Amino acid sequence: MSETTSEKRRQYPFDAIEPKWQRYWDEHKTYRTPNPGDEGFDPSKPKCYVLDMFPYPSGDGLHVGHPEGYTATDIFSRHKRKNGYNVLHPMGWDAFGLPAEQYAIKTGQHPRLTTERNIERFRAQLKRLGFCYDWDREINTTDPDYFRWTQWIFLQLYNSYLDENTGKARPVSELEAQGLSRDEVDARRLAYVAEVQVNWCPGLGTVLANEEVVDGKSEVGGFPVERRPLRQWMLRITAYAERLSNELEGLAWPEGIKRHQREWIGRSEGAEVRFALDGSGESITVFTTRPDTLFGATYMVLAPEHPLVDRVTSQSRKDAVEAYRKEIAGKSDMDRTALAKVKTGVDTGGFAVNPVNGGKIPIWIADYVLISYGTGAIMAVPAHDERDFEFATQFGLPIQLVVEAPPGNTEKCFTGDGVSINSGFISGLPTPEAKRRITAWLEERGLGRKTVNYKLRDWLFARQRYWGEPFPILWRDGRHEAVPEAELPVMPPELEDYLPTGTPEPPLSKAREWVRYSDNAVRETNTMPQWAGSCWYYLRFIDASNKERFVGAEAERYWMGSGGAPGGVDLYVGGTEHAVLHLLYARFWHKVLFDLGYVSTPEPFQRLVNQGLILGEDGQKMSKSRGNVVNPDHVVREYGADSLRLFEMFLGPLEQVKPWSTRGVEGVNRFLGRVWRLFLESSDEGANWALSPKVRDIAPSGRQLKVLHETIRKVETGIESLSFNTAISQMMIFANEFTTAEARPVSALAAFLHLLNPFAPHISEEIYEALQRRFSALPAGSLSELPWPRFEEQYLVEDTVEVVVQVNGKLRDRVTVAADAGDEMVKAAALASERVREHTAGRQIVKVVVVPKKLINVVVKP
RNA sequence: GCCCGGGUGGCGAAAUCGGCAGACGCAAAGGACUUAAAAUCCUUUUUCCGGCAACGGGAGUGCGGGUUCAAGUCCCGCCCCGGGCACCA
Repeated sequence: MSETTSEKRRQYPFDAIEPKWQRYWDEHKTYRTPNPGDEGFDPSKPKCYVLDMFPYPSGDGLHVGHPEGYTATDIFSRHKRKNGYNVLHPMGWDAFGLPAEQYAIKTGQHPRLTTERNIERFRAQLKRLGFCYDWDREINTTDPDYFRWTQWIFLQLYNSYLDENTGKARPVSELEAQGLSRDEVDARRLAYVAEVQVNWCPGLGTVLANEEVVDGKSEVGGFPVERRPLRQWMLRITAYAERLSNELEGLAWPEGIKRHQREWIGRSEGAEVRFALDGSGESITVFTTRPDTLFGATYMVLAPEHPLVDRVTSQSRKDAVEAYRKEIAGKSDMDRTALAKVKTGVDTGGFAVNPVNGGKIPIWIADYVLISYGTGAIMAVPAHDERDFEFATQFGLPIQLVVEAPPGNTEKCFTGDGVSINSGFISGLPTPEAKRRITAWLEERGLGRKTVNYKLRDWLFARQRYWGEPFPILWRDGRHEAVPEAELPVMPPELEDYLPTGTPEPPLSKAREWVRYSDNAVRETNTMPQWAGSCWYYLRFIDASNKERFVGAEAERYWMGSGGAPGGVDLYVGGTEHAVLHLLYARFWHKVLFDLGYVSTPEPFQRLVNQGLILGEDGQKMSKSRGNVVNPDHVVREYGADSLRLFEMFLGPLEQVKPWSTRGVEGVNRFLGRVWRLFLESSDEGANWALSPKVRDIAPSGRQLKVLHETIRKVETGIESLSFNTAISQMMIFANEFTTAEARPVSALAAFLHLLNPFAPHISEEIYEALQRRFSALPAGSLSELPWPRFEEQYLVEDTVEVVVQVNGKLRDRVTVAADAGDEMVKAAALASERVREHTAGRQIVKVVVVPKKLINVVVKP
């Protein structure tokens, strides 16, 4: 009979001890974290807030990628807790979203049911991995007690505007007090309604994101997609562009992520320049980052949607312009910006006047100019802009050189900094100076001004979905207003079917009774996007069951307290896929709440770490279709949760991409077996275990103390820097060292269990319990709650050191010298070495480099 | 095209500040225990040359240069792999 792995003898009885300790922790609420003012709260301890990106509880259950980051934060949290911190380490569910809704459409089952079922499964799986979450703080974004506050925060945005003078959000009531009209106030709210172009897919009955549209058709199903204007809720994130960009500065985030966010926000400095329309009093304003090239503007381009297109188009060009605009209207942004595309556009027949030299230049429309950026119009300088160059070449438009490139430049179209030429009063000036000079010139004459533009767009916040937060908004006489706070949460209606309506009307509109709020008011029927719930969940964890407020003020101050740093959460771990959107949106909401005085720090997350992807055993991305998905449940069943945790950390650096290896799991499982047998023995093939007589109450040797303290140090620094793989290596060295010892000093072994505990909490608790029964001098209680051993430098100090001796950089010998020996003595010892003399014989010694306690390099003439 | 991340044994990797390259683990080979196997324990394992051997010598961190007494680590120029972005004036 062939043998399967599950029949193999277990290294140690993890299948018995893991459930035992999980039950113990649950029953004793070992990881319950009291808030200030709660019973058991110790205000003398410093705080540490350790956060995971909470998961979407999908129907597939946990993936081995989830436990990677979760184990890292778990180890970090346990270490902090053992070192005298109050640690906040919570978990919850980001549970609104499309999969549950689509399942509902197919089966008629309410999304709440599938969501609950999936959460049950996820929670059970996470508990089986022994994480030290305070489950009393569990939250769920679809819980009315949660989303009432998501809706409440939305109302704060709705009721606020950005005060230009202070750059901070203020209540719109201040504007009303200043006597601004209703329209003026509405135009300044941070949450506002606008008509925007969306991708509407009649076939699917929904609006699609740009990424979901390919070649003008829906990615799913291949139905045609139209661009159409739709009334949408928007959030004015652009008002915060400057702060979102600048305030990244003080955060301990990976540089790559910061750069990515800055690029996404895309701040660019330049000038707006007004071009008069030939033969009319009107003008077109363009944005340019290169006002110094104004003399080289040989034509102008408007976005096809630009409102002035009709005014500039000449009679003879009307048909061509109309045809082009129609063609463009049907295309998605994706198609319009498709790569390596040939540029398109048409001449409007109109002309503009270049303000610096009075030259008449033709006005074209082309889709390479976007209506949503800058002013939707550009001055084209084909000599110094690649896009303009390409367009001009294609349509035979003139190219006028106005910047001289530095010598040696061979580019056909030079876009860098140089010296202005053929440019009147700025000729001869280097680019930066030319920019300043011409901008000042334009400003003096009222023809332009210095401006800053951002790539960042306002956030389209409405979705035509069922399974999302309803807006706390009413419509009365064509005007929106807030649902009274006392009526929150606004619950979604019960529906018979969740099918799209076939029109841009959201599914909520089918609930007639629900929509009708009163005789003259109806409810908003859009719902919020999935991002909404995750924008503030880290705040709710602080005070998850507060009925009065989204988070209690005192608890918020304590857990988000940062000792002067901008961010409150001490460690935030998650995947790079959220590098931009989630982190940007959360920062935006946080800043608004900060401005309004609801939170105490300007930034949410101080230290951010991205865990790397775990690939399949074949080095490919894990996917069902490749059949290389590793199920964590199987690993736990075969090797235990401690082995899974330890292996995921031993695999390699947390932030690196790395492949799974089943053999590797066996390796760490064997290590845990070795640790087990360091303490326990079995006379009956592992059916029963008893503490080994080799474990004794004796003093450790100097060598053992050295290994122990080396291990304490490496594990400590490894945890702080999240280099768990090297910490584990060092623990393996410890185990190897003590396995060979006939008598094993209990003090050193007990200290080791403390070090292992954050990594492998179950086995370490179990062994410690057995140890404590025999050696009653050891403190009683759960290892998780006992203090971390103290590292003592003195045990690492040795009387003698081995010094490497090189001749011309090549290793030739080693000499052992007293640790406090002077350079001259060490040098003498090295030169006295026979092996060294063989290599220096008959050659002149040029110099001798001495690196104290490490190395000597004897340099000789060849 | 642009921007990140990465290239070190058969494999995953390690190497504070430039100072013994390959710790630790996997795999492989040999041995002990066993009737046998599994499990466990011990030994070897970058590569080439010489030697029965202990050992000795040379090369070696993607490639080519450079700085330095000394380079995986710093500088310049390339190559390859993985990920992301998409005409933002």
